Amino acid sequence: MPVATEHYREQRQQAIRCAAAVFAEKGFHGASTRDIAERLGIKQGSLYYYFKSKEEALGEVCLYGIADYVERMKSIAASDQPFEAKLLATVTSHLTAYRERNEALKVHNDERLYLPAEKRSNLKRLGSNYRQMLEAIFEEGVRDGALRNSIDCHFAAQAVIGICNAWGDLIVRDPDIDLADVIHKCTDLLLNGFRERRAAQRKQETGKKERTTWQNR
Amino acid sequence: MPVATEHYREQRQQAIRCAAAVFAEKGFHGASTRDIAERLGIKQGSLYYYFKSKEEALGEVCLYGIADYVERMKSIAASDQPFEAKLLATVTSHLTAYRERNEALKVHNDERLYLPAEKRSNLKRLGSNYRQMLEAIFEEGVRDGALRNSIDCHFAAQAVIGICNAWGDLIVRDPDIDLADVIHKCTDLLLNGFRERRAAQRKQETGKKERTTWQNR
DNA sequence: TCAGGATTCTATAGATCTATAGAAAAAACG
DNA sequence: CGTTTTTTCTATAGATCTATAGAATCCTGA
Repeated sequence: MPVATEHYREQRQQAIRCAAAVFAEKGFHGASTRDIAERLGIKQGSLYYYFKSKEEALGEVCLYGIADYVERMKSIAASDQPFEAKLLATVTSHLTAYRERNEALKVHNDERLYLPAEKRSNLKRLGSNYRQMLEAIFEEGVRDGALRNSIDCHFAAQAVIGICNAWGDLIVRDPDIDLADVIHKCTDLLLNGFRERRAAQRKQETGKKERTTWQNR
Repeated sequence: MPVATEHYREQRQQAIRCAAAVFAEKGFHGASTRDIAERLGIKQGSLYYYFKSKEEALGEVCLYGIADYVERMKSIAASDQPFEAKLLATVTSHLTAYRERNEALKVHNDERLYLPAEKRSNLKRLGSNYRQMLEAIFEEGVRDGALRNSIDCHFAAQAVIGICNAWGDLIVRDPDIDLADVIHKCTDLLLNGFRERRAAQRKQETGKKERTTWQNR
């Protein structure tokens, strides 16, 4: 029987990280409890000292993956930065998380649907919070005139998450990718894609070459 | 022993579609050959009349998922439409494919890494082709002045694929989403995010309200 | 109708894998 | 050092699951 001591919690945390790595590599069903135990340096049966089931391990990994995610988003949303800074902060936070706790985040995204309904809906709630806060940031951006008021904030929030997850996946797989560069380019794309054009125009230095290929259609 | 008759190929194709549906729902390792057979209306053992292994079934599903993908992209790239039309066509093709053969495409994206190295690299080659063609379209867009020449075409191509896949996933899960709407908004985002701003400006009707919140930073 | 080929079935070998129970070892503590 | 508590181990029950072999059924064309 496990006991809730300090040392126990630390060991368990270690086990969660191992499970994250294994689930990320092989998927939930493809990974065996033996795989996890081996990586942790114990025998298969001993793993059940820390988790009462493989499924519980998955739950912990998923939670660990997005644990402080929503928290960080909250503090970004609450800050009084202008829209653009908030967007940059969001993208930075999202992508940096992929570098730091890459496996757990990947597991959350790819394997959470194998959790029992209740745990899954808990995670879903967290995800929805995240998206809604992002949506609110966009709505604020529209009100402030930084963004065209024709944009669909729900779509925009999903798009941000989509791009970040897509690049996050690439970042997990290829550690040579320049994180700062990706952050910069993602933010740029999103900013240019959504912002009020006349404002954008003014900020831009003018005087580029100009062609007409696509215009006359 | 299977025989390569016309009827056989049709039946096998049907089996591939069933496998796609099951793999999409449960994942490769989470799905059993019994699941697939049941959906097809035959017994577990009979499935091996069509596939020599579960892995082969996965390979066929993945291939089916992106089969004509590259082909369609080829014809888009070869056409003499302007950049914007090509981008629209790409996004349309990509997202429409998710509606049509949703499961197989999802399986390709999520489960292909469980294939043996050789098959996996075949698929990877197809994927790279796709990305490279998209990249070339962007390069052309830069040359023609439709896009800022500061943009990173590799990044841009990945971003298109990333957004389309992210929304594709949502589309698969929620059939109520308005496909045309998503296509329109994705294209818009990408177009605005990358295009030459002075050109964009000209195309845009002017005279929107204008604020300054984010500018003075 | 019947012969032969095509398709599916039943049954099972053999290899997993999860989870549990109880013994053993290690650590903590007086 | 001896006792208690925490942690790990061994061994295994029981439930899968994949793949194969050979029998049974269905279909087609002479």
